[in-house]
Amino acid sequence: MPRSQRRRTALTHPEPEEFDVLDILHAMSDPTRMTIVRTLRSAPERACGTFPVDVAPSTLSHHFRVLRESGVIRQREEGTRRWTTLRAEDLDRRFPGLLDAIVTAYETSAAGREQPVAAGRADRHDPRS
Amino acid sequence: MPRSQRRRTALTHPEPEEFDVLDILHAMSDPTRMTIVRTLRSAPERACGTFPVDVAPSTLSHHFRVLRESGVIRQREEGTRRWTTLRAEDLDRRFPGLLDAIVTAYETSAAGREQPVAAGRADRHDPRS
DNA sequence: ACCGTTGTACGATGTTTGTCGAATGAAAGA
DNA sequence: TCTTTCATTCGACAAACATCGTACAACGGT
Repeated sequence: MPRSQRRRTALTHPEPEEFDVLDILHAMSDPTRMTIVRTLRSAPERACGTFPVDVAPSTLSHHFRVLRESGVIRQREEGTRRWTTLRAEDLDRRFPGLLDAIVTAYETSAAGREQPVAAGRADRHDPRS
Repeated sequence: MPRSQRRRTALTHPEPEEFDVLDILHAMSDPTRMTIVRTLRSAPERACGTFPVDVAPSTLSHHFRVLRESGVIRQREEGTRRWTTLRAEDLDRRFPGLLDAIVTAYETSAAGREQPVAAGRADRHDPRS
């Protein structure tokens, strides 16, 4: 039996029709979560531990859940890793231009300039190297 | 001495350069505040008591403060009234397309359809009539 | 001078949120 | 099999938040 069926709580992903704009705005109004989103824009898929954020693993898990349950990200399991992607197409189909307007706005602001998010492959990334 | 100079706390309005996207997203992620913003889009200027929201006056004051201090609205005093406007131009100059993308997204969602915001003049509006 | 209108400030309250540490579960490798 | 790695859930905690009632301040009219 694959791991995805054995998890105590299955990964819940809302359908695009269920997206709530207020939930999405709330999800993206946190600096850590905004960093996650920006990182995913320049990396197709990443494992949880490879994000350039400075919080405890359990905190990161919490932020992923907020993003996932609002529809911003999708997570898929493979072995011990959990791969995360941005649901850019789903978001854009439901709310055209929203994601782009928000991230662009953030990156043109002062806060966005302070911490440029590095692009590049993340599938074999080791944060301790 | 006019009232605006006698208030214990003066009305603080951040400059467009000081706008913080995360603050704006947080400000607009609340249903009551979203209603305020949507109402202001279809009414040039409104007094505080004329908004179609169902909260206590003190709660409304709180929401106005959140919106004002994040740069979303501007408030000006005149007699006993406090006139509120949307800072659409300032917002659009600083973060092009952001306000429109957010409000449009909200109004195309289910939550937006449930409570259409009425347009019309508000300068002489009497909620008890 | 007095009152009604308008909206705020303050204090209290219950909820949500962000944070962490510890324990847990599952898979991969030794 | 044992250990390491990856990421989660749980419980706890302080801070922030939405809400309200009450008291208050300022203006405008009577």
